[in-house]
Amino acid sequence: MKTLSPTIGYALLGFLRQRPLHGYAIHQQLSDPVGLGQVWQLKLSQLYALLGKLEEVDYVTTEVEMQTSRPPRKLFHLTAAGEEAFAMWVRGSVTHGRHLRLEFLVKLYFARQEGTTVALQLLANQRAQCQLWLSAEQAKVEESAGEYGRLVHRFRLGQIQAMLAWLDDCQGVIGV
Amino acid sequence: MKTLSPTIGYALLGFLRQRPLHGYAIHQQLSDPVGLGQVWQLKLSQLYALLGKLEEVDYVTTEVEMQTSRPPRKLFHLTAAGEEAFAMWVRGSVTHGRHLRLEFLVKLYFARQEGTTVALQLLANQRAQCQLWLSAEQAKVEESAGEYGRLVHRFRLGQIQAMLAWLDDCQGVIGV
DNA sequence: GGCCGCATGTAATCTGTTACATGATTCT
DNA sequence: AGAATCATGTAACAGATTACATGCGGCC
Repeated sequence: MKTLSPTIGYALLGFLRQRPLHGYAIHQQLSDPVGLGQVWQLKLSQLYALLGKLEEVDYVTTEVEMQTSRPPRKLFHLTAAGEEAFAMWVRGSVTHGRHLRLEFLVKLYFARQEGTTVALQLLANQRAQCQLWLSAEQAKVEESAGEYGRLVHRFRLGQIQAMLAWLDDCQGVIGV
Repeated sequence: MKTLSPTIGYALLGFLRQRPLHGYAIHQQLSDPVGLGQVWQLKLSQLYALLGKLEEVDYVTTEVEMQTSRPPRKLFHLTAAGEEAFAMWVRGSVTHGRHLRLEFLVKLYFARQEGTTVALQLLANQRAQCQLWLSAEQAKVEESAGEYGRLVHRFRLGQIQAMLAWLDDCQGVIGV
């Protein structure tokens, strides 16, 4: 059986938690200008490609629904394996700072849907991860010789500190 | 004639400003652990590919230098067009926040080599660009309905503010 | 008649990264 | 003898994005 390393594609499973949907309908929800649309824009063609990959690894199954005077739809159902993969994905921190901009914000969107507990888990995990980055950078600042190296590390420190501040902010907004 | 939109590949032209070099030697300078090596890691094969593209658009010309008991070297010379392209690139701000991490830091490295004036030009340009992003985000925060939207925009604001603070910091370190 | 909405996809392209191929010399 | 250095590249693969292909029905 094929496998698929966790990517942002896993997010699509979140749309199928409540009820099966077809690709076009997922795209409409995705494009909501006050929801995920602000963060994640993807074309229909790209969406279909991602759904195809999720089917290959058996996280979803498909069923064709015929319609009169409309093209047939392909309904995507979440499998047990898919549910588990989603549960892992939505709680786990991202592995690199550059993934906060997109993947983490998408995680947060779905984590909030899953409830306060899950959202707080996600935030705590990511906070721990950011702390690790911070320590690693601080260690490098010490040893880094040269003015350029100091500038580089100060940049990274600033970005990570802003992330941490924001994560704390989120915990305040979401938590009790 | 082929063209090439400004990318980080332009940075390689900066190595050829003083004297012509061959690919292997460029790679050694690039890998300096207290210089660019902290920011930009690229494999030799990737470097040769980039140099090939710069040759296609006539920013560099090549000359083969034979050696006894060593493989022949391909020396890259900077052309007038290449010099101009580099001068534009090294002063110009990056067009997206995610390019600060890599491309902007590389620009800064070469801008400092070009002298204080160029470095300060680069910082000023990027600062103006960041201010635009900030204003745009602040406008969106006003109109954004929904808690999720507010969280998203606060994240982006935080990142941009950290960039601005760092740019100011750099101006202080580099400027008189 | 022409454009928009519904509904699905394939193909091409671009960028970035990794793996592989070659071959002489010098160092341990 | 084996590893590292010098020196160049091609090929393959992964990911994201864009462009293109198809076809019906309803609205203006």
